[in-house]
Amino acid sequence: MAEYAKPRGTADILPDDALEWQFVEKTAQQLFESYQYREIRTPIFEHTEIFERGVGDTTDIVTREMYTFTDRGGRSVTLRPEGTAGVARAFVENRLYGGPLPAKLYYNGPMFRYETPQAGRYRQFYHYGVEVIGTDDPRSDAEVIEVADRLLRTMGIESFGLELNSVGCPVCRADHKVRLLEHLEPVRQDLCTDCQERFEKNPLRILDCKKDGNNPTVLSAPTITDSLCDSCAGHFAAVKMYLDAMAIPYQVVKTMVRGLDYYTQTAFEFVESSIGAQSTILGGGRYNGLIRMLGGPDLPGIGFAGGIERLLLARAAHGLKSAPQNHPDAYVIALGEAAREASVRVLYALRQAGISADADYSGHGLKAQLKAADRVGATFALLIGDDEVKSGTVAVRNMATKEQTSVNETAVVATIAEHTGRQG
RNA sequence: GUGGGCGUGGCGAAGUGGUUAACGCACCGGAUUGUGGCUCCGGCACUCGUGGGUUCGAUCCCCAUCGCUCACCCCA
Repeated sequence: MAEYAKPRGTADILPDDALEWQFVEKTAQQLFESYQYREIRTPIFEHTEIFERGVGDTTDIVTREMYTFTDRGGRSVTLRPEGTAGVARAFVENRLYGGPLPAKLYYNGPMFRYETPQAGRYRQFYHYGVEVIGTDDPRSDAEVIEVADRLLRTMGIESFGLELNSVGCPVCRADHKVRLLEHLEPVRQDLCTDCQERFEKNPLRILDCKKDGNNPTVLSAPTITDSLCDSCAGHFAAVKMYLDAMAIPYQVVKTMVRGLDYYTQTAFEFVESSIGAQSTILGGGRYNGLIRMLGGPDLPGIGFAGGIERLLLARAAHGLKSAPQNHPDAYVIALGEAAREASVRVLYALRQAGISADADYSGHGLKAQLKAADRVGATFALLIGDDEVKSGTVAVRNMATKEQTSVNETAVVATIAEHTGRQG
């Protein structure tokens, strides 16, 4: 039993798993850059008010899920629970609005939320995401959704569904809220305790409550989607038109609400049923008031974030694996004291030449060392014993064919390079 | 925060109220001298998560506690 264990909800990404992570991170980076997004890296912690204001101080994230602490200077800081607020802060603080707009940014990194862990949910988890700040053209909504769609497909995920909705702007949302509450007031007492609370805080959620979702009055309640102002309705129609133009399938889900206050108009989720109850593999939407709320100009924005762990779960569920680990071209085996110095020389020369090489430091017998060479998948085993030391040679053994030749030490690098074609 | 399942050697996994707790994998060593992947032989458990309790006696029974895991809520 290990005496020390990692904190709840965190994970060690071990070398075998890291191969998959590298694949996902590299693939995402290449894709984003081909769409002309540029990377931005922001701090992993921010002043707490960034999230309180940006994400919204009534949201679950802010009210019960943040890792917040007071630093030695007495400031309240918080480990970022999501990426957009920090990017927005950086956009404003560094006056990126003075540059070409829209700014197209992408990021990748750890996020933190104090939640009870379960499949696809962790306290430290990783997001990749993009933000387009400075345009509210519905073509940018469609582009962001298309990037997300392409990303998942590039990762080998094909079985997801795209759920789409518009949650309106502050104007139509306020208008809708009044009508919704009027509609629900008569049955208010009949709703579940969760929904009683949602009544004031977030009435939109009542519409897709699992318990009350079948209540006739709830079912007949006006949805935000059907209550959009002309401007928002037009925007939503245009987004759908552009998605159709790219033949991206989607399903309008009128009850879908996203959990962060900054969302306006377009909201979307990519859902993958193979990864457990937490089936949202990627989510995003438009946030037209956020930049201004954080002290910047009144610029609109849209973006998405996806969870790497959930993507990996989906890949695993579909049996997808990236390339296996690389094996050394040469594995140096020394037998006896006298051979050790020569083995160091040979290993150094190989690496100097850019050849992937490793050596056995076990001091075990030849048999065990050859076994080790086999285990790491070495192409060649280089044997150095008393005989080789005396003659200044190295026995070069092809592990696959078992052919073994004696090569002068000075010619070892050339011999290996020739056979592997990997000389640097 | 709430509920279900689980916690046996590095990993996977049996098991019983009572002398030495299966097995598989991995690992280490050996099967003629300096030669691998197969086979054979051998080796490898100071607390059966932790702390109490019941009992003549508990890894198996009870309580507590910690941890893991799945689900609710919500989200990526």
